[in-house]
Order: sequence, then C-alpha cells, then structure tokens
Amino acid sequence: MELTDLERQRVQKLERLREAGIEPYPRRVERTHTIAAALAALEAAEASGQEPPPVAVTGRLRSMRVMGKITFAHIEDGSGTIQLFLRLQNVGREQYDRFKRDFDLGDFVEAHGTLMRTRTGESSVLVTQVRMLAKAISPLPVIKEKEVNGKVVRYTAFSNVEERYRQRYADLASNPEVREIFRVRARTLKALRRFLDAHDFLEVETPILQPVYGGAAARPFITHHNQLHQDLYLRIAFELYLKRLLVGMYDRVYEIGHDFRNEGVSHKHNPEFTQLEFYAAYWDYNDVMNFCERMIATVAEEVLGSPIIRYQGHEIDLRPPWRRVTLREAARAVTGIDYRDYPTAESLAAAMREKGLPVKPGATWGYLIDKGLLGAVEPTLIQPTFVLDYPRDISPLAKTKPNDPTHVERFEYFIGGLEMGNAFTELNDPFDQEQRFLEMGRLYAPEDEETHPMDEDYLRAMKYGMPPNGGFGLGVDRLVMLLTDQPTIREVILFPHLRPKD
RNA sequence: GGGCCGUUAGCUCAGCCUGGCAGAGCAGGGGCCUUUUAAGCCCAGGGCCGCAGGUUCGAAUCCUGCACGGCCCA
Repeated sequence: MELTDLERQRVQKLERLREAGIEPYPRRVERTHTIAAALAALEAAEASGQEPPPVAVTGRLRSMRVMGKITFAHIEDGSGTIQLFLRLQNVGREQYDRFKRDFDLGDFVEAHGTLMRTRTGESSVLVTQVRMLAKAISPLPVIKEKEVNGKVVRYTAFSNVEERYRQRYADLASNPEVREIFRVRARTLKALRRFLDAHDFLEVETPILQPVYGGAAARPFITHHNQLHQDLYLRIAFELYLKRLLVGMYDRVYEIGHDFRNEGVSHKHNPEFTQLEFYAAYWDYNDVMNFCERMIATVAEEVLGSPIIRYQGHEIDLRPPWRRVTLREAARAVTGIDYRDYPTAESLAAAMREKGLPVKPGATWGYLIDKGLLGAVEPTLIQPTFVLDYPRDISPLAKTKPNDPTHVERFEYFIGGLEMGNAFTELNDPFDQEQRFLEMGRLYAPEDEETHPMDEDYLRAMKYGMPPNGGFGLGVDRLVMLLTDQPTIREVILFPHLRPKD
C-alpha cells in the first residue's frame, strides 16, 4: 500500500495505540443509543424534568476543537450528529491526551457519558470515556459549514466530479446531500413496487443472460459461457420474456432490474441502467397511459410529499391528466415539418436539412422521425406529455392503428425534457409478428442497432395464444433524476461507469 | 466521433495571458488556551504542477501528442 505523508502520520498514531495496548479495530461495540435516539432522550428528559440517562454513542469524528483542558468534537452516525464535550477533569490525563494526539477526523469512535446542554444550548455528550472503533488512515475531505441568516454556507467540499464517482464511498461519507439522493432512489423503487403490487401485478425475474436479445433498438454486450461453448447476450430489454409470461396465464407482471446497452455514455445514458417494465393483459395503450400518469404522480407524492415538483428550475405538475399529442403534431409544431408530406427517407432528410436539423447519413425514414424530429421536440416537453402514434417500421412489437397500417398504437412519455419511457398496445398476432421480424431483417444492415435477430421461441410462445395486452417501460434512473433534481444520470447511479484512469 | 474547457499539496483553489525561487485557505505537525462550533493565536512543514516530447540559457507557464474528466454538438 502506498501511503501519503498524512497517511503515514495516521499509521504512526495507530501504532502508538497498539503500543499502549489499545486495539484500533476492536470487534465489539457497546452502543446504547443511535445519535438520533440520544438527542431524543435528552429532549424527553428535559420535558419530564428528569435526569438525562447515561448513553454510549458511536460515529465518525467530524470535527475537533481542542481548547486547552477541554475539547469539543462532533461525531456522526447514520442517524445524525451530536457534539462530544471532553474535559480533562472528567476523562483523565492519559485518555484526554490520547484523544487529542491519536484520534483524527474520520475515525469511528465510541463515547460514553451523560447527555447535557452546553452554555450555547447545543445537545452534547459530557464524555467520561472515549474509545477507538476504527482508525481511518486516509483523510476525508474536511467540510466546514457555517450558518448565516439561517442558511448553511459550506466553505470547502469534496466536489471534484471525477473523484466523487471513482471514490463514491468518500463522496457519500463527506457529502450528506449525496446520501440523500440514494435514499430518494430507494423510496422511489419502493413506491413503484407498492403501486404495482397494489394493482395486482406480480413481480418476476427473467434472464439477464440471453441466447437471443431483443425488445429494444440497441446493441448488446456479448459474453460467453465456457462450458456450453455458447455466446450469450446481456439483455437490452425484458419485454420478450415478460410477454411469454402472459401466454403462461399471469395477467399482470412486472420486473425491475438492469438492462445493458452497448452504446455511448451521456448525461442521460449509462451502459447499465435500471428499467421497469410491466405488461397487463386485456389493456391497450390508452389503459397504460391512464395507469402511467397515476403511478408517476402517486410515486412523486409518496417520495417527495407532492405531485408538483421542481426540476432544473421548472415547476412540473405531475397530476393527471397529462397532455397527449401525436408524434406527427408534436413534430410539426416544433419543426414545421409534417413527415407525412415526405414519405421517403430521402425527401424527409432533405426537408430536415432545409430547416437546419441534423441528419444522420443513411438514416431510415423511421430513424429520422424518431431521432431527428422527435429529438428536436424532446427538450421542449417539460410538463408531462404523452407523444402518441409512432411509425410502424420503427415499432416491430406494437399493434397498428385501426385505420392506419403505417402507424402503431405506441407512446413515449416525456417529463422535464427527458424521455422517461415507451409503451404500446402489444402485438399478439404471431403471423404479423413474424412478418415484422422479417422486415426488420431486410430493412436494416446487420450492424445497425435497429436489427432484431429472429426470436423463434418468442414466436412459438405467441402461437399458443397471447392475450391482448398493454406493455410499459420506465427508465427508473431518469425518474430518480427528476425526483432529485439532478441533471445527469451519473448523480443517481452509485457507481457509474468510468474509463480506467491509467 | 467533433469542438471548447479542465487536470497544481489530503481537500478547495490562485499562479499560466506577459517564461525567471511553487502560493493561499482548510486539513495535518509543534506550542498556548476549561463552553467551542469555519473556534482563536504563535511556530515550522508539506508538491512527479496529469503523462510524454518539443521550443528556450531557463517551462506549472509557450507548442505538439496522449490519458482521464466536464460542458456542448453528433
């Protein structure tokens, strides 16, 4: 282990502790109260006029102010922060000097004593005994705060974005607001599950390693099973497995888990991300829309206390009903282009170039509409919006519109300028489905991300009869971005993907 | 993939334009201090200036390449 000068100093302190017969990493802890419980116990004692009880609290040393024969320190555990008040006359010379000399910010300690208030009124533990629980060798970034007119001013922080992600443990340890993001994330997942469970959905788990990938337009990660001599793909979607379960007579299923897409990394994309998909028999995409807006509003209310949220300076009202607009209308309103006037990729690309919109060379008609036109619309969709009715040739798993074979019953929904997810009235005609798969194979080059390999087993399942159903996907990370007001997906993923540094 | 910006002490940053001894605050070390809370005061430390090359008498500073990250675009 290579050590910096500061780390070497701390190792010396550790050795001094050992020489004095003190184990710097003891096995047992004698905590009587969490810090929150200790603070509550003090208030309860004061309210009832009783003597505060003796406590033993534990936590990480956050600050230390040595003032001659007394020392103030703060410790923090998962529940809160409390001040320690050490006096030479209470703890004795040996222990007092050891605390001053061999204890550092960042160490985990255990403090025994009685609860009290200092002259300034701060809840404190008047310490009789303090013990090392775990010596920290590497110094954490020190954060100093001050209250000015009720606002907390922070003087330094651990703010280097790259190092915060690479050493998330240090980020979490020193930045409480980062810890809060992942608490909101956990509450969001629970609220989603609660809502789905309450509506008779069954949570299931389907394969992450798949012999054939499908269900989305994305390139996969490829891996290999050594014993079986078989290439496998990390799933890019759950869709095809979940719909097999409808054939198997589960009416409503959902899965929350990770998808893996071998594509670029951006403020909205991580190669590994959390997806929610559900499928409900006997629903169409209108039912899914009605359910979606209720679910998101309910989750926001449960997680944040209100369905009206703030995201990147916008006030967003998640209460139903959400705006519904066709893709054609939305694209025409923002770009001035009605794509039905341009029925070929060439004519549409020309029209888009004329409007100054970026055009990817060789892009298909559907791709131009999806990435080009909708891409221009997306940032304008701040309030929750369902964008309806997509071209059939970019939607191989969705049922066509009743009076329009060129479009399907599909929607994507947008909040805060972010695409949150995708849903459709699911195609359940095995012959139509086979035809769509064959067309995908013809229209797109093998290297294209839109290619779907033929999943014969999925067709076989559908031949047994699949109930009409509505399906739904949600980018959970993006929902968490929304609920925590974070501009990048990396802030809501504990360990986001980064290149190796060396 | 392209453009712009960044990388200097454990942390947060100055210094770079206009080349000339490597700086500050916090943290750490030594000392003073019995109600502090960004505690205060005194003293002394701490650097592969991202990496590699070039220009120059001399490079943290100018030039080129590379790595990693950020923002924007694709």
